[in-house]
Amino acid sequence: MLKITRKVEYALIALRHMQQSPSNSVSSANQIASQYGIPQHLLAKILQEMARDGLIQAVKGPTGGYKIKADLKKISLKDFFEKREGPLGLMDCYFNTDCLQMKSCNILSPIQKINQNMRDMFSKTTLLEITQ
Amino acid sequence: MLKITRKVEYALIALRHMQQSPSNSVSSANQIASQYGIPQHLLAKILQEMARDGLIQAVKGPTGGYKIKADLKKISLKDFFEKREGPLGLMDCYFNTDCLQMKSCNILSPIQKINQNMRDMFSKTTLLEITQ
DNA sequence: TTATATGCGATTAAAATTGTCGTATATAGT
DNA sequence: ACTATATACGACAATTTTAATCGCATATAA
Repeated sequence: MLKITRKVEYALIALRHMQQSPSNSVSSANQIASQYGIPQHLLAKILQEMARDGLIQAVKGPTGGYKIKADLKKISLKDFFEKREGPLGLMDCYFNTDCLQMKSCNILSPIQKINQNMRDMFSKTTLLEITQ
Repeated sequence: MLKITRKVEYALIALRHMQQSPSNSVSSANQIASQYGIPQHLLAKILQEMARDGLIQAVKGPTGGYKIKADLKKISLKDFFEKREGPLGLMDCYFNTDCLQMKSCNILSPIQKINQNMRDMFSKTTLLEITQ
């Protein structure tokens, strides 16, 4: 409950690793995976997703790997989370309009306030703060 | 991701319902379940748990049901969540000492800060604020 | 040419969540 | 005393979500 997923956790670990590596050096998925005990194929896929998103840059071939591409201080944790795992909210009400309890649900508005607080919090934190 | 569970959602709905009912009146599990479209047996179990915790009081027999027992403004959302679903944290690191990545994990301390923010946030909100 | 990377979809496995069933006990109303 | 309706609770099953694996393709440095 109220946990981030492994995929996001792995993504953050990899990002931090790259962030702290010499600039212009690349890190391969296997390097990172074995160093932190992350399943290799899984990490590879995660890195590929981040590359597609323009967060990191891929270099193919042997001696290849990934390096940071985006400006991490311009990306909020909220945007990062939502890009990886979809909308961020305590409940699905906000995104699923087909909730059958909608009409009778009595906790919608109180939950919305908390939700907004959470979103604000994650909006204020940048990826750089996590990875540097 | 970062969602509360249905069980917690149902618990909050039921609490709010009881909170807004005339004092000294009781609400049965079936009443509440059918009003909000919650599976009856499931809600019954949740209410039983809350009764065990002293949050609400059970009245047996026909015309029986549950009513608020505890002082909801003295109970934080954090305590409520943790009582229902266990420790609240973005990752399991804090409670599981057996994380194999522990020694090499590089995001522990940045995550801890966010975690603390989340816990603070839910510590400051009382159950009363949600249910009244 | 070979070894080592990334790229990507399909599939499987595992875990967590959600919901159901059966049975027991209490008690108000008749 | 009997019945209907309520809570109490453990075991189980279904569903959903998350996590991990597999296979094959492409790129490229040595």
